[in-house]
Amino acid sequence: MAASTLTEVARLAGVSPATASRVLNGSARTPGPDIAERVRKAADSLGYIPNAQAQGLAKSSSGLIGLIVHDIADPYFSAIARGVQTAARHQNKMVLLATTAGSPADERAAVAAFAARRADSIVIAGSRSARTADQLGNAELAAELDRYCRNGGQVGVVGHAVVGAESDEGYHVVEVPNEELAAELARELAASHAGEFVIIAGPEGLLTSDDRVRGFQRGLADAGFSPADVLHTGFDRTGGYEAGLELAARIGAHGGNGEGGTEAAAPPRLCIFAVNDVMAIGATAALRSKGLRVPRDAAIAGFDDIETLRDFRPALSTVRLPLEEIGRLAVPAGSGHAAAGTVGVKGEVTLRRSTERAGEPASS
Amino acid sequence: MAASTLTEVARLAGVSPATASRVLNGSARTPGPDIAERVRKAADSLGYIPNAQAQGLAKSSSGLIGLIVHDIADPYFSAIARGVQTAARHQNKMVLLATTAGSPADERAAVAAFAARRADSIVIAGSRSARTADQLGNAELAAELDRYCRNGGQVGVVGHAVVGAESDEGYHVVEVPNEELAAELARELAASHAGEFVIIAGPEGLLTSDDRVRGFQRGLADAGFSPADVLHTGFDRTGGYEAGLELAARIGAHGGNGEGGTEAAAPPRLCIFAVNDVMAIGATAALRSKGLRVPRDAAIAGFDDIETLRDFRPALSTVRLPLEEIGRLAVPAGSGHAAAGTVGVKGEVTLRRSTERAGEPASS
DNA sequence: GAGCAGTGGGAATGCGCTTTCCCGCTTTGC
DNA sequence: GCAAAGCGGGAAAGCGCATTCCCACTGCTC
Repeated sequence: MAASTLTEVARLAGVSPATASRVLNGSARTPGPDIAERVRKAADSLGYIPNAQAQGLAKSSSGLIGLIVHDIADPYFSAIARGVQTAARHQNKMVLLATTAGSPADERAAVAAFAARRADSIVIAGSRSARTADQLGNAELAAELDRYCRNGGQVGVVGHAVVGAESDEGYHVVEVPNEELAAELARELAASHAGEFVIIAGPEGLLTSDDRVRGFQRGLADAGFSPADVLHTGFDRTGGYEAGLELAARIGAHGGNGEGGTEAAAPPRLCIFAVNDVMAIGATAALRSKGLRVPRDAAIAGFDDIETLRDFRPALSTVRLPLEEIGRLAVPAGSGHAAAGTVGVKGEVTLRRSTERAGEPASS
Repeated sequence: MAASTLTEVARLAGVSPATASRVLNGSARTPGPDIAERVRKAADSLGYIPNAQAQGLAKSSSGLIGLIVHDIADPYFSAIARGVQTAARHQNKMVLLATTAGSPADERAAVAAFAARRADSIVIAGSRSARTADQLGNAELAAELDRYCRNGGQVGVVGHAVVGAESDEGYHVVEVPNEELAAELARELAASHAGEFVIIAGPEGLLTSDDRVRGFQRGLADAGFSPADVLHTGFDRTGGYEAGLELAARIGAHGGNGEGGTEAAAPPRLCIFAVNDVMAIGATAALRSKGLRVPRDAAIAGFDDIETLRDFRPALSTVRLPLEEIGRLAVPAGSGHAAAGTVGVKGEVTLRRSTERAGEPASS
């Protein structure tokens, strides 16, 4: 009843387990063709499936790649996950998933669990947090990761290096030029907007959010604008929605056009930068719920260029990030050299309808 | 350097490995408190992490749940994955991910890989296919699953029972009333639409798609309509887009309103049912690219109620499926009784702007 | 005070596989 | 023709842990 073992196969084939093992997986030594044939036949007559746990134990490596995300249902993460999955398949490994909602404590636990399973490498996709409340958690996470690396594990990080990692040994980071891209976005927007800018950011301390905010402000400064107001809120759709509600009130207060208004847009139109697309969509929904229109009453831009959101109307201006590629790059190279190092990816500012000048006709 | 072992901990604590094992995980026998304390202290002074592979080998169970999806980046699957992940966490297990693009051969391979890792249970989320081209693959998949079950594995399936499974032993299916819901959707739409109906379906043979098509046709019949045309295309956004293009041509041919037209909508407006939301979005984009407007020139409805798409405008009429719950329910109950059986979930027809009567004002 | 169950701990076995080591054989080199 | 090298195969030793079995010892009962 229980799955058949190598030993059974060997017995059936009339050879030793050692030989059977040698034929059933690429060993350095290849038994004679006749024997190999016999073993192979025995194996599939028995429906033999090697026990990966035992193999792992013996070889001390598991063919597993651990992936840590905040939330697998978030399109940002699921796009990255797809890339990781692709890379894993190329290394013929499987991916182990852990979701942590960004809590360092959970992430530490996930790393420990991956270590326990002897995962060959770990990919951490979620943004790190620098909040003081998370400081202890971050330190513990870093310690856990360091230990994992010292034991020969490889870790891939997307975004920034892990806060507080001791050595570079075994770390592999995919750098996302969040700050530069946000700056570029700001400059491009500044070129055609005279009005006020405002930023909808994630919680203070979330590195990805902070970087994007900083970059955007810098870009604004480059273009001769004064710093934008920053609204800190949740890093998700709900956060965007709430911030959007607040902004709607503001707009309404000094000069939004009412529902039916057909007059030309008031010149000092607000330009909103939400630090990610999902938040931008939330904000847009909030504005709409208050009768405001994008881009007529406010321009809005996001970040990430989430695929599922590309058909959204008005088409969202954003920064395209090669999410899937990021995922692919984040998984450390298979067995070879400890590919510690940093690889960068390129993004691209993508202006679309949501930030067009108010008067222009819809192009599509 | 290599991670420390139970034996080392035991030696440091001055006890036998057996004792150390007993204290470091809930065994039936609990050593004395003083000894336990000593062991525990030794364990974390060494940073001991149990080797899950070895534990698994010894106990022959792994704490792993295998999840098979077509594509983790598809919001339908990532929502389900979130549910699975939640359930896994409650059983404190980890989830192993496999993506197969719906190919039965890949799915068979994934099942084998899960079996090799001695996954405690396997969840298959992707729709099964009944295409004749897949017949052989399906049979092999079924055989692999049966073998897995016979060896004590539990499998959870969302949608329909696996095609060709021999026994019910170990199977656990979450039934999604695709057909009924599609019928209900059709009836509700029929109540307010006089025009022609057309269905954008997935590839012929894809069970989920077929069910929804069948249901929709039945609903139409119930309402006294003749069967709708069915366009078979890809089950994804691109498929929807292509079908949309074709429909745009059709509409243009007999009476769509041009871009600038302000005349009241022609009464025999087309009503499109796309078998999932992502396709519906694709189709909408295609119509739009041809200057057609929804719901003015065509009504359109989807299926699934994907969360990320809820802010889409015009708000998409669809059938809400509790995706995350489906994921949660699909994972077989932990250790207990072989919970073979079927559990159903409820969906809800959700009519929104995209199928409103053409003349009505936008409500939001 | 002898026999008993009960208790807390250790020795040893095995989970299924890989891999080193060894052994007998054939092939090569001089 | 003989030693040395090469090769194909098997025996056996782990990999790190759980667990069964066993043993020494305590605390009882009669």
